[in-house]
Amino acid sequence: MLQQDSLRLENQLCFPLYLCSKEIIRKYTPILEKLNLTYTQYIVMMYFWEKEKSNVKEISKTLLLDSSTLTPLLKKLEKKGYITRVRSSIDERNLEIEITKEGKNLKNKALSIPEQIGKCIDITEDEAKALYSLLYKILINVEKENK
Amino acid sequence: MLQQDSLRLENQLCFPLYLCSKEIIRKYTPILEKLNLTYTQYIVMMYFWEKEKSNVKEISKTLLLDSSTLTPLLKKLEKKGYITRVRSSIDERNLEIEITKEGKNLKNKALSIPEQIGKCIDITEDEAKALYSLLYKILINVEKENK
DNA sequence: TACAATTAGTTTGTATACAAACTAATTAAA
DNA sequence: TTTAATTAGTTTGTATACAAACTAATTGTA
Repeated sequence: MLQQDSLRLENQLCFPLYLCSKEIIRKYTPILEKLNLTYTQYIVMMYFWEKEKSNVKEISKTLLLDSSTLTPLLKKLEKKGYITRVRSSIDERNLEIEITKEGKNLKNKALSIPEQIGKCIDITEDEAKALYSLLYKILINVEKENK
Repeated sequence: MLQQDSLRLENQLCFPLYLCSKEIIRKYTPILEKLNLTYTQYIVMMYFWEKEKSNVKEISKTLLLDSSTLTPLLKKLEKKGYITRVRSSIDERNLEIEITKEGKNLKNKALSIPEQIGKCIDITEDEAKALYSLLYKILINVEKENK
C-alpha cells in the first residue's frame, strides 16, 4: 500500500474500532437508563458483581480507567446507593469501595441486557470468538509498552 | 452460557472493543500532538484529505459524529487554520467547510503515523483484514436499526 | 401567500476520558 | 529520626460525545 493510501479513512483500523465501540455503547444507553446507569457505570457495576470490595487503584488497573475518571463516577454510584466509599482505617490513603445490597440487586435487572445487545450486534458465535481473541491480542500488544 | 455468566466482564464483547478503541487512541495522542491535533480532529482532517469541501451534515453522516460534537471541533480546526467555515450564500442554513492549504500540508506530516500505530497494534495482515470485516459487519448491523 | 413542517447547525447540560498538578498519608533511606 | 520519595486518590483543565432544546432559513401546503 502506498504511504498516501494508509491515510485513507477506509484503510484505518482504529476508526471502525472507535465507531463500533461508540455505536454499541449508544445502543446500551436507553437500556441502561432503566437501571439509572451509564455505560461506564455499568462496567464498574459488573466489576462489583464479581468482586464485592475493592479500591480505586484496583478498579483502575482492571478497567483501564484513570483514577481521575473513577473518582467522580464512583461518587455518583455512591449517591445512587449502589456502592459505599469509606477511607481505610489501616491506610488512610486507601478508599474502600464496597457494593451495597441495592447494587447487588441491580444485577437481576441487568440479566437480559447481554442478549438485547447481542441481537443488535448480530454476528455468529464463531465470529464473536474470533473478534474477542483479536481484541485481546491487540490489547496485550498495546498495553505491553505502557510499562 | 448461563444468563448470570453473560454479565461477567470476561464475557463481554463491547468491553474489549471499548478498551481497544480507547487505548489505541491514547497511543495516537502524543503522536498527533506534533500536528496539533486530537484523535477526533485527525479523523476529520483525514476526511478533508479525501474531500476538500463539505458541510456539517455530510461529515456527521460519514463519521457518525453528532453535529453538536462537530460544531465546536470544526471551530477549533478553523482557529488552527486547517479549515474555513463559511455560510452558504445559496442556502444560509448550510455551512460550507473547506480545507486550507495548511490543512492539506498537514497530510505530509501525518504520513508516518499509520505505520507507527501499526507497530503498536502488532497483528498480522490477515488478522487485520479479519478484524476489519468483522467491525464493518457489526457497524452495518448496529446502524441498521437507526433508521 | 400565510402558516406549518422540515432542515442545518448551534447551544446547553450531563457524563466521560485523561494528563498534569496537587494533597495527604505512608514508606524508605540518609 | 528527619527528610525525601512514593503512593492513593482528588482536583483542574481541555476535549470529546450525545440528547434535547433552540434558532434561523427554507420548503410544503392548505
